[in-house]
Amino acid sequence: MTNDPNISDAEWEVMNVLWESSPRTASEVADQLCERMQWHPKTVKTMLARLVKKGAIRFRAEGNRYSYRPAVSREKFVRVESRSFLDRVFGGQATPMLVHFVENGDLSDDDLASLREILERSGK
Amino acid sequence: MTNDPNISDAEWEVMNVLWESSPRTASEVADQLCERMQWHPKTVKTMLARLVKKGAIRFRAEGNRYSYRPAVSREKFVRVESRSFLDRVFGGQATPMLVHFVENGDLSDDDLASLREILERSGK
DNA sequence: TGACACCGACTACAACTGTAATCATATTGG
DNA sequence: CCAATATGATTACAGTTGTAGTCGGTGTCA
Repeated sequence: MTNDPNISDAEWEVMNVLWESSPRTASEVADQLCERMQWHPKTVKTMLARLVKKGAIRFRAEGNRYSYRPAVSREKFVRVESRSFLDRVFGGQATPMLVHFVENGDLSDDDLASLREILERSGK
Repeated sequence: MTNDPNISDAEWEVMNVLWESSPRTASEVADQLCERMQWHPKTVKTMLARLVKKGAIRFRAEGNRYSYRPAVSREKFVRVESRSFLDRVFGGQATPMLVHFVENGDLSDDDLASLREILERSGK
């Protein structure tokens, strides 16, 4: 039903917490994010409310408070975001993007090694 | 001097036109974008004005109209955007990101081939 | 039992975005 | 020369985002 909702940078952080482990209450999520980012607990509440409205997460009343969980898979969001990044920044062309990442020192030696391995396997 | 300005998705499209070839007058840019996207010429003007204010492009009066050119290199923007994408979507980890692209059919056979080649070279 | 801490609901508010419209002026085809 | 047109400048306006604050109810520790 839900056509993939658009979520903002800050909202991604919240989703990441919930994808990591859920369900979680608002304050559990807030604890994580007040530490990782320097967010005010109220800010986290706002994010949760907005994500609910967007249909990206769901909640259930658990006693007198709510527990939240993702309503959409991380994979789906990742796919959409990756596509849009590739299109916007590299005109949809994967090779230049790969060159960029490889040449920009974003890849450690380990990264390079595992990447070779993946290519072997997926190769032919 | 200029701390890298933040530009929005739509503004990227404008920058792409100017990085492709510049200087260009407002209407030249508009022509491109009215075609590629379905933008109103006025919308393009607004974008140009905003990008000037942000310091991402510069203009010079050419007779009675302006000609625009980038003020910041594409490479710089690409680096910033790529970093932020990697952090936000893949927690800063390049390998999972590449795995995603490899496994998601975003890479053509040619892309895969050049990726192997890039890895050859960069490896040792 | 009373002050306080917490919860979820609702409100605030400025900056940024997408998407133009209006205005004053300069240029131009007729 | 003058009306139509194109230009840059300014303004509009709603939706999104980041970043909270307020309000009314409830559970809690002293």
